[in-house]
Amino acid sequence: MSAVSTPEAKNEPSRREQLLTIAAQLFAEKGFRNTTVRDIADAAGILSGSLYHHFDSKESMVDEILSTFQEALFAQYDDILASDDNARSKLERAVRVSFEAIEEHGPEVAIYQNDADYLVTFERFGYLADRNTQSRQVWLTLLEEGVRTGALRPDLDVTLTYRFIRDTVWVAVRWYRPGGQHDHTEVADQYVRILLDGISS
Amino acid sequence: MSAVSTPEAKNEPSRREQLLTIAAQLFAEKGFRNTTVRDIADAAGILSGSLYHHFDSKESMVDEILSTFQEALFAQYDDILASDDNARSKLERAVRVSFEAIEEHGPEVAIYQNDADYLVTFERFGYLADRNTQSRQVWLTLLEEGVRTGALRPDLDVTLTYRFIRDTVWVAVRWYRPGGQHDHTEVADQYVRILLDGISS
DNA sequence: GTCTATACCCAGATAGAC
DNA sequence: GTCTATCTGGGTATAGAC
Repeated sequence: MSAVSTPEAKNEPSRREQLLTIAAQLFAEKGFRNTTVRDIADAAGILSGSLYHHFDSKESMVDEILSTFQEALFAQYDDILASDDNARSKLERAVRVSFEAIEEHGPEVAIYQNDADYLVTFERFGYLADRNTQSRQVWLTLLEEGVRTGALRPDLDVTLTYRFIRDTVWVAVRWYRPGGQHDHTEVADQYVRILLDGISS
Repeated sequence: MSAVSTPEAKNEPSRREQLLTIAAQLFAEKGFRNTTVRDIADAAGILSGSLYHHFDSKESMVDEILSTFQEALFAQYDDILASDDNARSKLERAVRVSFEAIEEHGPEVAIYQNDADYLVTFERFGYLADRNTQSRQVWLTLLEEGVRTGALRPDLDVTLTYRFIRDTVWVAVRWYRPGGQHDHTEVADQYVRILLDGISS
């Protein structure tokens, strides 16, 4: 009964966290709506009813998964915006942070990419729309600063560019696999190079 | 009873085609698995049982939608590969053809993007995996020709570049809306420009 | 070509025993 | 913290009347 024997004190994930990790993998693989509570319970080696001892619904599970992840991610963006690097460096850092998120939180990124449109239709997931707006602001700020300071082409359509960056960065979660041929820093390097300098000779 | 009075002879879509158009829109919006046959029937103004007079399953519907679309798309890629344009032009044309497909066959592209991973797990959709390989070949051929002829950077990682192009082009189906601020040719122009020359000044 | 009626399955969730 | 047992709703698909 000593505090030292609790999972947290031993730096082990709590049962709750274990279940969320399992659920996140399944949601990412099969989609939120196509993952059943029985799928999650099976993967955890328990019965579906037992899940409801830990969470009051499937929605609560995905909610906790996404909100926890986004809090950490946006803290990193805020750091970048607040830094006094030049525009090009900030843009590079933002790209790198995103690829790092894919490396370290692949399931969370995949769930957001695949299921946010659906989840946003429920009130409790309204924060996903807010985060979306916030993300747009981050990238637009960086791009506009780049144009203003002369680091980026003056004729750049920042809105369209924002979409291209956002899409290409996050959609990499579909093919990027940790431990594969390229690690996430290499992928980020290559992407930054294409984005800034293009592919032509 | 004269042939002239059939829908096809009047260039009107047959009932079957009408139903496929309705289904494609719903599949694209909500995903294949999350669209019910009742959704489709409701949108068509009939009851779900009546759909089975036209199609023997929901799978048959999406099968017909995807295979028809892909046949037309890959015929265009074949044209490009067979042409004697230079490497840069071919690459540009391939990008343009893809954005045009998003303009004219948005639902089909969206279904492929969202549901192909799931559908390929069934034998009858094995052709989707073949088309995927074929598409990869098209882009790799174009990129390798570009590097070989000196149009593209000699140090280019063509595999990674292929993924970036594929992802960014097709994921545009998530935000591109016909009749919006930019038409598909403008989007293609901007994308080609970023891809080839980058965004830096 | 559409409707009525229905079979059958599997989803999310709950109550209470252990 | 997990299990047993079960409710309720909604999914695909079918048979046969109109």
